[in-house]
Amino acid sequence: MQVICPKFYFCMMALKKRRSDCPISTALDVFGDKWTLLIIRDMMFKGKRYYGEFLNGEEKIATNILADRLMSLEQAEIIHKNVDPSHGAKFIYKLSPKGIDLLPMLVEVILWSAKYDRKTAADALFVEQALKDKDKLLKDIRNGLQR
Amino acid sequence: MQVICPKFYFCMMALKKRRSDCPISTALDVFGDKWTLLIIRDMMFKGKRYYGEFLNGEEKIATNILADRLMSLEQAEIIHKNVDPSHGAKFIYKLSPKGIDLLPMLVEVILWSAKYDRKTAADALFVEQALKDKDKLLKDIRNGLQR
DNA sequence: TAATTTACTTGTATTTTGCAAGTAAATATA
DNA sequence: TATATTTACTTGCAAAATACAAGTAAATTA
Repeated sequence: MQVICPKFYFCMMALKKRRSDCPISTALDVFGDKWTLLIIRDMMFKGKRYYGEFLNGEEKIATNILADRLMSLEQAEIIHKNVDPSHGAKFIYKLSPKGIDLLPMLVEVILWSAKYDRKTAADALFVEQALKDKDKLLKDIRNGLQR
Repeated sequence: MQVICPKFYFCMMALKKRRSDCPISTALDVFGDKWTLLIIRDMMFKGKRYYGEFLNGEEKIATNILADRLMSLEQAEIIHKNVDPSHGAKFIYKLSPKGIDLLPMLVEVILWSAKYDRKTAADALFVEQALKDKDKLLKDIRNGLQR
């Protein structure tokens, strides 16, 4: 999307009609594409925080798509963007509570792929723990994210 | 996608490179778009089974997109397509076990929207039950889907 | 002070999506 | 039996999104 004036971006977004009020539909309006959840995955499970880190993920997202998705994630308040205090040229992207709350969904996605995708790279120990005590796993990951 | 020869569609799909072996990435290769999960939602929670029913959902999917997504869902073995025994001109689409196993993920999506989307149409009773006894809710919905 | 790093923006080609219209087979109606 | 209707699509085209390459500006490092 071409943002002519950032100040009115929120306004534009507000006007951009949601397809319906269905909870699944409105969620897909935010992350229903091939890239958004991969950025969230990188923050959630791989500890990535910088633009360059996302850019160098193994799926090789294009730089303009990355910039677009980071902006829409920030707009949706799923992530927050701040100047890196120890390096003024860098921005740190981190999950908001709303973003962290996507964890249970992502865990279910992982479990589904682990069950049906023969070539999945899902971590066996992760899957085992999720099947044995999901609440504990979720809590452990959340604790790691707070910091 | 333009399918020149349906017999070789599977072959084409096999060649179509997955972006990575990450379980989230491969899942998004299948349902990472604005429409696929809405079709699954219609089958899962609204009991829809016919092409025309999906077409008339409130989000108004385009007919060519619907045809494309039904084909890719069938290819992914998330749904099965059969002639309607009581009406030879109609096809019945139904979820496979693999499709039904997307239920936990969809419930998490609903809960996330219910928590953060002020205008969500998520059913309050559904949300309440999911928060109180998720396993029971999942089991109940699965029972309703078996038949 | 110059080179490098970081986080982008811009331009363009390709692909996907959205919309309208058309079609073919099966079924329902006259 | 002939005609109309329903169902599940396909086709064509315009618009939007995506991918890729190149360029840029601010901050940092050498």
